[in-house]
Amino acid sequence: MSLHLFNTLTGTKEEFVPAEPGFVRMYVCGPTTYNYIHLGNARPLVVFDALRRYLEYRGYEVLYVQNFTDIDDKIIQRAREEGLPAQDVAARYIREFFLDADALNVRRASLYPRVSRHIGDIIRAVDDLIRRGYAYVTEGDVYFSVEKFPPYGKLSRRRPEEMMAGARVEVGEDKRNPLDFALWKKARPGEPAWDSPWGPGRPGWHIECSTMALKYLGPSFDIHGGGADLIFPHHENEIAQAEALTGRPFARFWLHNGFITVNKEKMSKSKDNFFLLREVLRRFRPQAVRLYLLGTHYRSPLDFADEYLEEAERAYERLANARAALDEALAAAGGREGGDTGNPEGAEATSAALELTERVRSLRSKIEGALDDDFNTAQALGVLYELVRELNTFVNRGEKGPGTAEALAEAASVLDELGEGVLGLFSGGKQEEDGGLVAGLVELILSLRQDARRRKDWATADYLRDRLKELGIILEDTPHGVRWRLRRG
RNA sequence: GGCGCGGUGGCGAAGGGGCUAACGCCGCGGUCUGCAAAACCGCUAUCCGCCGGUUCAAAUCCGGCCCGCGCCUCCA
Repeated sequence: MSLHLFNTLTGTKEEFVPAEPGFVRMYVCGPTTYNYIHLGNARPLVVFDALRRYLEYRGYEVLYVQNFTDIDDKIIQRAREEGLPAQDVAARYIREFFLDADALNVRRASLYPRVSRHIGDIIRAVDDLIRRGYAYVTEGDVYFSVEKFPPYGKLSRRRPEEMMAGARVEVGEDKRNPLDFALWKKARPGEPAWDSPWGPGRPGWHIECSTMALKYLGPSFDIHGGGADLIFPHHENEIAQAEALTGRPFARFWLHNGFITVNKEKMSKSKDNFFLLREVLRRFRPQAVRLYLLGTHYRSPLDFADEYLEEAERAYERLANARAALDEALAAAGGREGGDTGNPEGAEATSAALELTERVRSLRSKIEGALDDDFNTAQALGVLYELVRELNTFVNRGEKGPGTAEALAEAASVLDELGEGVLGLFSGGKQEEDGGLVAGLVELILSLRQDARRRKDWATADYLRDRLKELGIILEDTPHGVRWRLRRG
């Protein structure tokens, strides 16, 4: 099966084939940088990061562009409150954005264009739209004229007449039509402004994405993503602007993620129900947060509650335990290359080893099948757990015969390439900041405990284990020695 | 009002005309272990919001109803 994705534009799952063979161009709307990002902002971040990773796994080269809206009414307001220049506020939250994204193991996009650095491009685009008759100037403002673009509404499936009948659209004093939207906003006193043919002002919200996407990805590119709340008006407007400019279809696939909800209600900044990502990351491991975000299909709503993250923590431990056991078994079997310890030249692999290898291969293709079906990460995770179960069974039996290392390596490659490479579940998070002091001390205590155990001094051994547990250090005695880990990141 | 999405075990969540209704968490019983933990095995929905219909066959398709949510205004 080949990759199929649900395209909001057509309302169906379609086979995904990039316009240029082997090369995918994708654009995802980034944050307006006036605050730390919240969990709702983190969903598209992780979902599209994982999709990008999967495209690369499938052998595509991906040009991934994510913008920063660093000029905006809210930034200006925030700057006023703090008595700082708007650009300083925006720059600060861009830095903070990267701290959050890195902590979540989100890979960097190829490019992060900022509105403030594309004012010239935007002015040219606006000017072009006016020349082509799609936009008009009022006193210092420029508006896009929706009625000049007949396909308007094709993405959100609504007809302009009906929207106007809704009548709740505010009629700006100088808009000709309530649905028209600003391409250029005249500056009021004290606001940051750039010179333009229409006087000092700043770009409207929607034009930046059209302009920057066209600039870096060309007139027609493969994937445009974002939250479902951007379908209207933001993405609808992007299409109108871009297609009015180029006369060519803008993005071919429109992908939209569902919302994070709290008690089933949308998490948003206007309601008081949002949780900052960094607050969540203070309490839960980044791997657990990713597991939580990818455990539900990306188009479905996803409810937030502590207990769901706690559940993800435990599920993550299952994966991490399997990964650790696998590494130990692999080391014991002579390493990934097959080693020369347990696998003499020409020896027939044991049937258990052959069976595991075969199962792992089959499960890998099941995972690929799930991801190929509209990027169903929830289903893919289900298969990953099946793989973990079979792997644990094999490792528990302490298999040692010929072919064991190869079989284990096969499993490791799936965990590496899909679990970590695509879903990003195993690495990431804060680095040890103590220079290995904790690890050193734990190892020291463990060696004392091992001495006690050799003497069958169970009281001392158990005492050490209990005290370490109180400190959040979990011990497990395994056939290969003691394994320890920290509870929670 | 217009447009749209969803209701699956104690919880989360896949599936979406015919296979035992995945998987995770929790709970219970067992195996292993010095003990513990981890892991593994077993049990936990005769049933998929309700009522009709189509069909040899429906949780999956169609209609109606009930409930929850979203977009239509800044929002990922």
